[in-house]
Amino acid sequence: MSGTAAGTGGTGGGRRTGRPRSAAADRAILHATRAALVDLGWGGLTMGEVAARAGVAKTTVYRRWPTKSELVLDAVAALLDEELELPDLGSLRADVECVVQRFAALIDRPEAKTALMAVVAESTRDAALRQRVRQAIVAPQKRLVVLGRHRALERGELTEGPGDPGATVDLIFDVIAGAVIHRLLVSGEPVDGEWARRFTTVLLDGLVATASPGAGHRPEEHR
Amino acid sequence: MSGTAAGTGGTGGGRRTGRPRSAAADRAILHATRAALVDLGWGGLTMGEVAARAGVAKTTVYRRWPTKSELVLDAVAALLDEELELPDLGSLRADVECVVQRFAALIDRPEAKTALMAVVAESTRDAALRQRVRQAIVAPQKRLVVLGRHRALERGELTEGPGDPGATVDLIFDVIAGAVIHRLLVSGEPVDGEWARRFTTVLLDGLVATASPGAGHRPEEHR
Amino acid sequence: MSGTAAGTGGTGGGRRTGRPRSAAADRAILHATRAALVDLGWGGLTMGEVAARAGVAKTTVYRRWPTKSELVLDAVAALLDEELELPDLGSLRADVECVVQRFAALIDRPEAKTALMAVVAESTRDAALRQRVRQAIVAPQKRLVVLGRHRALERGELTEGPGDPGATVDLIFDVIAGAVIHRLLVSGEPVDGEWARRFTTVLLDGLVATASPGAGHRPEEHR
Amino acid sequence: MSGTAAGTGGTGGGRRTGRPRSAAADRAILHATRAALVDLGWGGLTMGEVAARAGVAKTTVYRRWPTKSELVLDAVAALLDEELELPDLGSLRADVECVVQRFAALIDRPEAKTALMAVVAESTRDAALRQRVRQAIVAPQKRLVVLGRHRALERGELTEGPGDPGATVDLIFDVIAGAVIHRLLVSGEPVDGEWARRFTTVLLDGLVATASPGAGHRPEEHR
DNA sequence: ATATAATCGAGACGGTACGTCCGGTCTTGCT
DNA sequence: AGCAAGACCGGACGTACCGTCTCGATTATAT
Repeated sequence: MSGTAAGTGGTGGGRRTGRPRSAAADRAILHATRAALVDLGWGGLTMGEVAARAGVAKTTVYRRWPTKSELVLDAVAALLDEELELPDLGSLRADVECVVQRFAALIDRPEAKTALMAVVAESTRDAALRQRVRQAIVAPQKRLVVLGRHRALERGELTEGPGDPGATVDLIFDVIAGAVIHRLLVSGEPVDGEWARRFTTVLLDGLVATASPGAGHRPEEHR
Repeated sequence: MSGTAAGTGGTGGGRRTGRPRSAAADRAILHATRAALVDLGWGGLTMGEVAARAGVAKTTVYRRWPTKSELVLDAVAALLDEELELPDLGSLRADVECVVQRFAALIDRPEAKTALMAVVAESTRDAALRQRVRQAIVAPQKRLVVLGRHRALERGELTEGPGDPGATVDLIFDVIAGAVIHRLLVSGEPVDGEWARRFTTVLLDGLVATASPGAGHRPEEHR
Repeated sequence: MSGTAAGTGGTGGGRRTGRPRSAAADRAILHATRAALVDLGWGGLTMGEVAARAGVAKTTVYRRWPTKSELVLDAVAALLDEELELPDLGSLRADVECVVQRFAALIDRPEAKTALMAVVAESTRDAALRQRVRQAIVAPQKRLVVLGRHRALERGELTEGPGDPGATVDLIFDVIAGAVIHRLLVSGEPVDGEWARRFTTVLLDGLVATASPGAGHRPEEHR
Repeated sequence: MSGTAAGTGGTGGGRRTGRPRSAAADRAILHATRAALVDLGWGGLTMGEVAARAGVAKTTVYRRWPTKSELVLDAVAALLDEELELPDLGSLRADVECVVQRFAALIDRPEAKTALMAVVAESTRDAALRQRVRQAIVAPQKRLVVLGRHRALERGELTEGPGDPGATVDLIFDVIAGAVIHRLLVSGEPVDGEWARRFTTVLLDGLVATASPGAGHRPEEHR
């Protein structure tokens, strides 16, 4: 669970009496939100439409999520919230390729694509929303990078290196996530095995080694 | 000139009768759009508001740009349309760092940030818009990568390498642009000299060399 | 009460859930409509203007009256809806003169004049509207004719005569109302006591008797 | 010809030079106006629509008729402008019945109905328009009454009677025209031979004679 | 058992913006 | 000059959602 502030239970600690909020409504609303996003896109999504699809009154939606951004954020977060396992494939190269493909698969779903970018766009003007995006979406994904790096360090494929380890992880995540997102959403090209392999090579070995004399074979040496 | 389909003259070759469209109106509208974007953001941007700021009737805006997306796209494209010069700094490393910083400076302006992401979000549901985004915004930037690579090849810092050169340029652009965008808009951290240097190192030398024993000095060897 | 279909409560018997419609809004809207009609005329009357004057949202007006015609109809009907009493003046001649003057006074008000004709004009293309005009405006006035005729029959000034009594009442009403309306709105002349007297003479005694040898004195005989 | 101010020739005396106005355009515009009135009604009638139907530019319409009212007025006047002949049927009664039926036939055409009432409605707020309505539409019709009266005087069916003859004609016309219009447009019933006969009886003989003991035979005495 | 209290559905409410249409005016180039 | 074409400003159109509110009707827990 991404455990956001909204949702069943409302104000949290307080209330003891009265009719409790329906957990079924929560689920129906989030589900309806994702479905509506696919059909209508961010701009076409309305609170009223969500309520109608969820078979719920508009007030019931507003009681839980005061804004469209927060609603969509939670709807998408729930989507990315599956257990993020990273199978140990034995080598840093294989692990990276796997992360790339998984992340691409995650993003490249109709209900995630639009929603993610729209929430990011919205977050450029709303600090609180930006904070929640990082917490609910970015952080969980970043754990995969931390995990992969940890394994590589244990295997001896990488060393601690100089400087702040956190900054290094951040950098790597920016590169991986950024490249995948840009490829998919801006360039509009698929992230297939071929691209994942070539990207991984550049990331691990660098542009110089990759596109230099004798570079073509280097990748094979690692297999 | 980004020379998009919209704007004065309409369909281009065609019309020769009737009162011609005012070129001044075009300029006023695009300027008003950028100003309104900064003040109000994508969601708050209104065709009516743009018209009012431009001192123009709403119909005059709609006659030229039928949708908000197209209007904003052209407004932003005009913004990114300054002559993109890449000074020859003597080394691939310096050139890359320069491109990174320039691109970051371009993106990290209030009128560009929100608009870009919103247009990208919108383009996930509109193939025609996606096409125009690539044409008007992505393609010009990509030329810098082509130019830098050309210089590096001449200097002997890179070789042609195997495979399609176009694919290679695409990959590199996805990595650079993606990382910068992700850093700025998702991670919400600044792209300063320090980050640009570290990113460039990873890109050129690879993660393994960078974060391995003795990696810290490698960059110096290239200078 | 003319009790038209529109107004508070909607379809009448039906709805029992949701927030009930405000009766105050109904009154404010109808009042604003009449006021706006006087100031702006039919052509200048705007749903938005009515809403603004009534201190009400445009949607609140549309929710009750979907078209300008229906709104104006109800506004005018309410105006003509005062209790229509016909004092017994003792003779058919006096009664007719009274009805003529009353009807003229009713029509010859700024808020009624334009509205009535405009609604009639509109009704030439809209059967449903025509039906409502007859129900809400014509029928009540016609009762005066029925009443006057009834008294004259009791006094022995008239007899049942041949043919359908309904058709006779209709004919008389067409003559009285038509003449008054035509005098006021088309000829543009006032309906004063003099005219009412002369019209009544023609109606009761006929053109031949009125404009024939010795006709000039006949009216006096009835006084 | 109803000879209104508008139409070909424009400012009247003045202009000598330049391209003369096209008479064909005048005809096309008036014809298009009538056609559009039938199809769309007063409210739906548009200067632009008229221009389009007439195959003429909007400016060409405005150059001749500055307002919708004046355009429609002329279009309708042209319609009622046929030579108004009143065949001498030998008796006042037959003449009146004939006038009633003719007038009803004139009014009861789709292109005349709506237009007439709409112009009248508009004229309640526009003195100049009211003046032109009387000149172009009312006056010609009134001549029939004058003519019929003249014949009846010659035949000895009527005498000059007391008072102003003009006022008498006005009164008679208000009664005839008003009754027919009211019957057709407000009551929504047809003006057939039966109604014309009954109306004529009331008009000539009066209500008292018509609906009194022995009244039923009176009409026959005049035949 | 019965209050108490919050939730639920429904839908009206005051607003704001939408994208379209028309009214009238004005350029522009052709006749 | 007139004319066709069509852009221009302004303003109303009727609709859609917004987020809030008032209802009556349900459910829970807390007496």
